[in-house]
Amino acid sequence: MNTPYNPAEVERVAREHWESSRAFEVQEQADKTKFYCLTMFPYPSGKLHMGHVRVFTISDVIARYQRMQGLHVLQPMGWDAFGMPAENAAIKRGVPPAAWTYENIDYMRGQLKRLGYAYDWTREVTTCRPEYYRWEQWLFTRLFAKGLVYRKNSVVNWDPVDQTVLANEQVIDGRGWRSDALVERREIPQWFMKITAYADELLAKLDEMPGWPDSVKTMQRNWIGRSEGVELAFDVEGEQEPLVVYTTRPDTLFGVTYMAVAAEHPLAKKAALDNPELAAFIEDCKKTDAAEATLETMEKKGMPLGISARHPLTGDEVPLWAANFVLMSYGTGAVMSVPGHDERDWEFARKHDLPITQVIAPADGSTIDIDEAAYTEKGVLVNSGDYDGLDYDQAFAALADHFENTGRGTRKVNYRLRDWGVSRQRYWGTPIPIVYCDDCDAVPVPEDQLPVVLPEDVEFTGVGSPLKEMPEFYETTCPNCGKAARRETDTFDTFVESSWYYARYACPDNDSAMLDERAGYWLPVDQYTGGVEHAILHLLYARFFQKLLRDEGLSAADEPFTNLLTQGMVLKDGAKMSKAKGNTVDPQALIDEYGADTVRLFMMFAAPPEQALEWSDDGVAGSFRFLKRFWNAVAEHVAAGEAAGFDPDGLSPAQKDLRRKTHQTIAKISDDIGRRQSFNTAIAAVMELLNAVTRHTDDTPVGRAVVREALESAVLMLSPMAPHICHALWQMLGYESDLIDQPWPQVDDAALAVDRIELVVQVNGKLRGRISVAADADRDLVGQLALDDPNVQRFVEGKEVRKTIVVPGRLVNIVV
RNA sequence: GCCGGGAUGGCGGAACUGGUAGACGCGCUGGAUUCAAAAUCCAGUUUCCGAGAGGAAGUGAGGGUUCGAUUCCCUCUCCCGGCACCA
Repeated sequence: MNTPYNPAEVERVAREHWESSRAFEVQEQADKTKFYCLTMFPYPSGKLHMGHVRVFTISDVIARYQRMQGLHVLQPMGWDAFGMPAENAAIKRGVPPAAWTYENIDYMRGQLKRLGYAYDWTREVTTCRPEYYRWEQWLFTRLFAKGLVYRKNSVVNWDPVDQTVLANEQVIDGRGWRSDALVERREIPQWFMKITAYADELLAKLDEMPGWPDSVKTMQRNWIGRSEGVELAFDVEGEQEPLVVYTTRPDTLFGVTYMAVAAEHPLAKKAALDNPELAAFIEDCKKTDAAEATLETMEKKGMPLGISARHPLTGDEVPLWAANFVLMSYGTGAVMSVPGHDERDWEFARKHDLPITQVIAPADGSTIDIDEAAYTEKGVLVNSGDYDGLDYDQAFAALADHFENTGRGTRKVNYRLRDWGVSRQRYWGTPIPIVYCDDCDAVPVPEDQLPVVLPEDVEFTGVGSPLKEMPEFYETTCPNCGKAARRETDTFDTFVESSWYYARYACPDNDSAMLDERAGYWLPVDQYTGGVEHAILHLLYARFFQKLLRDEGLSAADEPFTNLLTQGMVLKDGAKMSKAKGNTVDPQALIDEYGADTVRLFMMFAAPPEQALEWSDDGVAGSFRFLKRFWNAVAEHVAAGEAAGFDPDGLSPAQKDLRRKTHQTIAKISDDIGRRQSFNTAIAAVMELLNAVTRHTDDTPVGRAVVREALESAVLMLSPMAPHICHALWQMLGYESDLIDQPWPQVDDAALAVDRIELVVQVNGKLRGRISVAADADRDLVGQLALDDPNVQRFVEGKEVRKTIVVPGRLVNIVV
């Protein structure tokens, strides 16, 4: 009897072998081609969930595959350790955030090791450690010196009952999640990073990134939102300063029938002084959260200010309105409204009985009814004085020239992208290295006083940040003048840590520099894998940081991630697995029951990586069944004794068939993993090969040699997905060499050759028969053979053949 | 609301460049094995008509291009992700 497949034992042996041989620790070797394989590092929330297992397995498959291709592979792992859940746990259970976080890290690290991921653990990075975050504090002070960071007022969600700032996530239907109070918008001073200074490069480089999915590049392009327009000034009655607006449609200028300003706009505030109704409206506008989705979907409300602006061309009076959909923090806080040619303006004008005038007509001369709907296409100007008859481009040029010549406006490139607000009014984050001095204002903490260490032993009440209650933290002296001063108590957005960790893996132990020459060897990351939900924010911030690091002379790379794979979510019963929905499946229970290989295999088999994956307990059992069959097939083959060698030309037809299947499978899987990253079909191909082996009942020495070739190939090609069992099977096959360093199997083109092929015959595009022809048969012969097929005859008989289409190697279509 | 993506048997999915729709797996049905069950193995499995040969329909809905469309174009429905303080 063969030894039955015992995953726990098989996996323990493989794991201990990799650990004792330090199989995945790598150093820089200039003579080797490096491959840096990285996955988005996890937040240590407690234990691994299925989404983690999925993304880490995808990355591990790629890493192990590339190693078998002969590349020098680095795959590190670390912890995105700052964040709100640690504070929530502290409030709920009274555990300090630091202790909770470190405990989670220890547990999850054990789980990752149990799953057999090929990580170089000597490079582990933990973002809540001072030796990590000191370098982002240092970079921030460098950026301060360069003028790339600044402070300005910015809107937050304010909970008036808990007297605290809320994250968007903590606002449920406009109310604070704990207090249930109506949330208000409130402006407070915050630190910003000038990502807009890099907007052009962030946009342009997308065209040079073939390794990124088009969908992600499109989202980033739209997010950056470069537009060319005109900024122009409207005089306002009784005001010194004109009202400045930006528009991408100066061609519609003659259609401006009103203007809208933000509720917080100075003109609105001024008008509200003697208008209680307006004052109440402005107050009401503040009672909403700061999320853009809320703003865009809420009911559009407005109120007249009772004052007018003067149209810069017609001289007409244009009424000013305050509107809840215009935000002070976007652009100039004011917009010109053209209801005839903008949908939102059209609906607003309808609601408030404002005039709607047509100033653009369709270029093709067709007529439109502006009372039915706004016409938003570009067309030809009408009702526009001297500009009538011009098209969009002509009108844009003529009007822009006019305003620039008269000093009333200017051409301007605008970005939808806004500077990155990095201040958070929270405790569990990197302290912002700034000291406020009455005389010297905001002063960055000098390099020799870094890091500003976050105290880890704290009382946590949940209202506000504990740092604000800790004089021993915030009381300090001014680095400039030495006077008593106050330390910043806000911390960084946790996206700051995750914007550069990929670089720090190159040199996590360097305590005298942020990065060193080792980063020059490893960067950029060759393959980055993570959730598609990070398509914009994290990936854009990381791209921004790479440019900051480059311009600081710390790294030569322009872009951080050469190839990007965005993997889909893990669903159960059609919904994302989450504690709130109660539909989670604990990976640990499955690892205990079936082993890591089965869990890894199912994850890769159940769906292509970029698609959502529907969880299935039965599917996992199926993957386990396959591994057992695989194990038994190899064990039986080995138990039958030594296999002979074989002469490829002297094989029987059945032996040739199996050998062809083996090499077709090698070709397919190499392409599936190497080019397409289609792991599910790669596994399906191994299954097909094993099915072919099972059907192959040729017990001769040569027959068993052909089987051996198939099984060895299968072991090698399945090893990235199920590395433990393949490690054991490789030894079972008699090898002492280490499977992880075996070269990937090569296709023997001679084994692929066929003499006859089967073609499909269609009549008028419908399948009517099949013919077998010589592989090199010419078109005329193929067409004739197709017509000879009896079933084809039935459909062609008595009709005129108009055309015969022969697709070589595939089909014949006879058109009658 | 805006941006991006998706929809294929009972289920997960395959069909890569416009060329056999349903590979592979799950589930189910029948059979072998077993005292029995589990496990394992074998066969079948889109739907409808037909004894069969074979035929008809069929990839979210509707239209279009094409000899031929799951694939390309247009319109629409529903679902998912993101929308700047969840990570």
